[in-house]
Amino acid sequence: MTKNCNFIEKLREVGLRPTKQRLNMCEVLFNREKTFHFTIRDLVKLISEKMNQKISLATVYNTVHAFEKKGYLKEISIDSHKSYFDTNTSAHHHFFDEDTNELIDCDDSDIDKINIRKNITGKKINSVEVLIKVASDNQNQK
Amino acid sequence: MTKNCNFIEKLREVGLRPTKQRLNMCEVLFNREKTFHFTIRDLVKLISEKMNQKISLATVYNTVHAFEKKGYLKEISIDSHKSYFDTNTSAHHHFFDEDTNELIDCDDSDIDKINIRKNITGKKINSVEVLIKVASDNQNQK
DNA sequence: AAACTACATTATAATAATTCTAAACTATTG
DNA sequence: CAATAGTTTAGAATTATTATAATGTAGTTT
Repeated sequence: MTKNCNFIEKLREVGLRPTKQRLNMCEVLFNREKTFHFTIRDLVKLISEKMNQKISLATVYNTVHAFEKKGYLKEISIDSHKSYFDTNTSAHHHFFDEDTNELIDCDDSDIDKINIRKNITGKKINSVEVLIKVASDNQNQK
Repeated sequence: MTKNCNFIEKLREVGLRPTKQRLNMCEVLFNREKTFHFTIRDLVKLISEKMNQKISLATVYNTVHAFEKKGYLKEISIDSHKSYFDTNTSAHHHFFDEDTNELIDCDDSDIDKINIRKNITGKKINSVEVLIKVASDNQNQK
């Protein structure tokens, strides 16, 4: 149960009460060796089918957005039909495999640091994200 | 009417019949000095309110997607709620102004060429896109 | 230039993704 | 252990997008 205690603390830090549903979400999201990329559907499916726990769509949306706002999740938008969340909230870039619809983190060593030479007057840069779409060599993607 | 003739030819090249609705769309999209960033809603609004021409949502969706498939428009996805199209279909990057919801093209000179050191085995790179989110210096964005 | 055919447009319905609502429930505080 | 403030939920509402099928139109044939 030490694991659970971590999640309880994590939720408190974020200002959320540790409810059963939120603890189940934490279990799926943060109890991993690697970071995790998922859609809202993926998450609901994992909790209801793999964990056999009931959770409503509304709770998943609410809690994911709460985590996002507090910086515990990051949204990665591929196109208007594909939106993912990432448990890796550090500044980093992505490969997107169009064959498998899989999102893959770039290591810092995979890509040179992005150097932006222009400034928009009066504006500061909030984020710089690179998305590299890849697909199988022998088939032509859209 | 020479302008119109260009659009007729352009549509033919793309394999689309030059109908009144499509010519109106071309007028809004391609009769510009600079490239243009827009949402589906923007486009409908411009045609119906500014041009005072009737067009159905379905036609706009169909034709925008036809242009996109043929490479005359490019989709730029900001987040799950904001999807733009760009009449500049060359490989280039973007600034997104979170204050004004405005998408701004990067010139090649604004940003160093992206150098990717890693290859995903058996995959080829289809696109590399950088999105730089900016916002006013003195207010804290979400 | 009438008639034919294949493609387009449209209003509307269908689907999908997300947000809202209000009633029932639960964690925390005193 | 009662009060209360926050949470969950089913279902309704909203929004974005796609499908449908009837009507309309461009391009071709005669």
